[in-house]
Amino acid sequence: MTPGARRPRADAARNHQRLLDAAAEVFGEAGIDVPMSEVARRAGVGIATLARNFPAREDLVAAVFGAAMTAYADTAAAAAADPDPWRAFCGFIEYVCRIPQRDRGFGQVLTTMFPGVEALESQRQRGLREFIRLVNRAKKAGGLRPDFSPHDLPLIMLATGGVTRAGTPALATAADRLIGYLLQACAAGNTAPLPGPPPPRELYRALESSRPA
Amino acid sequence: MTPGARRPRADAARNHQRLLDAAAEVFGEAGIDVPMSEVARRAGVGIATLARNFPAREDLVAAVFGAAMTAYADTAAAAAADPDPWRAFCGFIEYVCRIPQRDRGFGQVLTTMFPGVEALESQRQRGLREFIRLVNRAKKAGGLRPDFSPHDLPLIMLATGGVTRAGTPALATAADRLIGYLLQACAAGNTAPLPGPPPPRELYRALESSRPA
DNA sequence: CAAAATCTGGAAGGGGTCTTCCGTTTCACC
DNA sequence: GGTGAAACGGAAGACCCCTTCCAGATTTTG
Repeated sequence: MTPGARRPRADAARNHQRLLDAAAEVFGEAGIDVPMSEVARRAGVGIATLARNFPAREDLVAAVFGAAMTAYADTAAAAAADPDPWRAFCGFIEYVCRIPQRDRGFGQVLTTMFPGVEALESQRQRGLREFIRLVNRAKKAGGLRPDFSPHDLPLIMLATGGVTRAGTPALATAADRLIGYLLQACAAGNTAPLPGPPPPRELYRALESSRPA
Repeated sequence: MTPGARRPRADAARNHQRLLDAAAEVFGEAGIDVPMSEVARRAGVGIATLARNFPAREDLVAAVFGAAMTAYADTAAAAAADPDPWRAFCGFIEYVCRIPQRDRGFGQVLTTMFPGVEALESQRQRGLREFIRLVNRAKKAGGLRPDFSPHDLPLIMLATGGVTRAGTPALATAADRLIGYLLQACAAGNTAPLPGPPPPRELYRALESSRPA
């Protein structure tokens, strides 16, 4: 319907893009909870323009991180197709855990569910599906312990995210060390039983409301 | 000096205690960043009374968690004296990691430095000293991997704290599973090299400013 | 029991963020 | 170029939090 959509004005399109760029920059440095006015300031536009383009913070987050979430799912798919599943598993975990070091905002997005944002959640689910494939292959190949659960992934994300949160370089190297511990714990040699995982449904529901102050 | 400190009025003492009780309750449930007005409301006093007793949030935090921090250091000392160091190490790590499940506020306090609060920091240091003793004994006894650093303790605290933060029961069982992974990674059987730890000075400095929004 | 010292609660003030409104400016089309 | 529609930016309003002040209530003391 409504095929006669007018071409948007040039300055409007430019401002839209500027806002996206500024938001990507600010969110990456300081997380997705920065004041909206700071985004507008960096974009060189007024706060009203920001509010008109993205009425809610969630809209801006979705627009900024849609591509990153797709790239994340693509990376999972590539890992799942790797001929050496255990190596790919380790590489993927490292990749995921370093995300909040590179982009603090995307780190938050990865550990927060946005039930209303289809673009984000569909890619997240695709990433999880690919990760499940990767896990199964890594178990079959023998590198990964059999009782590893694919739903330990958000757990690992939360853990390293908690370390990286403050964002200083010292904590970044600390997070790398944590990854080292965790990967060794995931190796097939470990046979001691683990506490059971929580029911996935509850786990993911908990992630929906996990953006506190 | 000033030896003639008058006995405080009975109602003032009662309100002081009420504030401490209410703060312990609220901080435990919702963390140490809850609005001060909420503390006053639960204590059944006005906000002015709260402000007079504890001018800064830090003062209230110190008063509420001083005893808990001492208990933490005591627990570390008991573990360091345990005849079975590796078992004591595992027990202590579990104890520490479950703290934010039981008391969200104290979990935050444990991973945040309060440079101005002697009562808190001296006990924290005592706890760390005892933990270092425990680590050395556990390494000698052979249960703990030799390249474990005592300064991995805040790392582990941050990691489990990050998982527990949302506070739902599902995430509590998830945190237990994380502890399971980490303890297995700490066992002496693991010989794969770890990424080096960050310089302790920088690490602890990073913890001084880690109470973001 | 009354005076003095102490303590109390609410209201006002200041800082911060987000949303909404509106007069003005800029662009696209003819 | 001129004109109408679209987009702009800043100000105003609402909300939340913390701090400070003060008139009134309460307890202690002689």
